[in-house]
Amino acid sequence: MNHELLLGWWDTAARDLPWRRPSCTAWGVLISEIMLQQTPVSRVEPIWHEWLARWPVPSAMAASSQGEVLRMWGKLGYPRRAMRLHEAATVIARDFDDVVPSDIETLESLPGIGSYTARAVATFAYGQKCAVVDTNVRRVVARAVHGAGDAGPPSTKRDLRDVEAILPSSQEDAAVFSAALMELGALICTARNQKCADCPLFAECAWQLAGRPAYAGPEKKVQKFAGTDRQVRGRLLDVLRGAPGPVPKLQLDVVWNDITQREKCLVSLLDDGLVEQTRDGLFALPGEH
DNA sequence: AATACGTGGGG
DNA sequence: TCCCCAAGTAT
Repeated sequence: MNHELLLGWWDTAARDLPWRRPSCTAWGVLISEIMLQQTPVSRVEPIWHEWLARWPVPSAMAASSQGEVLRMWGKLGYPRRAMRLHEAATVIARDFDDVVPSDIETLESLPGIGSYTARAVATFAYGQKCAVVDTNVRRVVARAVHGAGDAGPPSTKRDLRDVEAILPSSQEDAAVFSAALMELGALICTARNQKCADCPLFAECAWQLAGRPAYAGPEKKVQKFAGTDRQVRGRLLDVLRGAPGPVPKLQLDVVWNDITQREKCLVSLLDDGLVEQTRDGLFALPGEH
């Protein structure tokens, strides 16, 4: 891997995203990483600004209710992420003196923070030298290094080894390199319609050299959405987000016809702590009654 | 290892 | 319209 080519490309092509600015705190980086899980940059950016203005430090968020956080999360999707971040903020405020931890192990012990996010925070917020493996990186490595059309199923250990093998030796370059690898996957080496003509690695890309063979791995399953519990849960929660306070059950019942599924989803939301029931039988976002 | 978990934009 | 996909995590 020619690091210079990638780093040079980063200098001219990287997007100016707010969580990449030197002034951005580790807390800001953490929020961005959670929001960006399975969610496009374009939808995250405006919400991220609102969050940083409202909750500049973890303790500020910890002082807000979960319902408040869910409202601010809006329609970013997977609202359990917001709940877990609120939980993480509470732990950080209480146990870590309001400072986002910098070591991977501690980060991974926090709710909602897994291998990727822990490494991303350690790298992008604290400049540590460690491999950061997300879907973009896996795809770039699959092509540029292995000459495959796309990444196969994730294999935590192997994926980590693959990236560690191409990480620059200097700590100074490692963080930028990881960011650049991700950026390349997001802008150039995309899942569909790759822009190989603009790729800084074109000349050394194993996939190009192999004649761009088609993906040969196991078929990828695309998740259905229409008709699933996810859709029903989303609609139920949307009612509560749109209401100023607790709502009667009837207001939830109208969002889905299948009674059995609707009830099941409401129960699961209650189980997940995303919804609460008031003493008088109304339904509300957690902490908002 | 496979599956559940939201939402919306682009081809 | 429908299908794919977008900086994953928890179980």
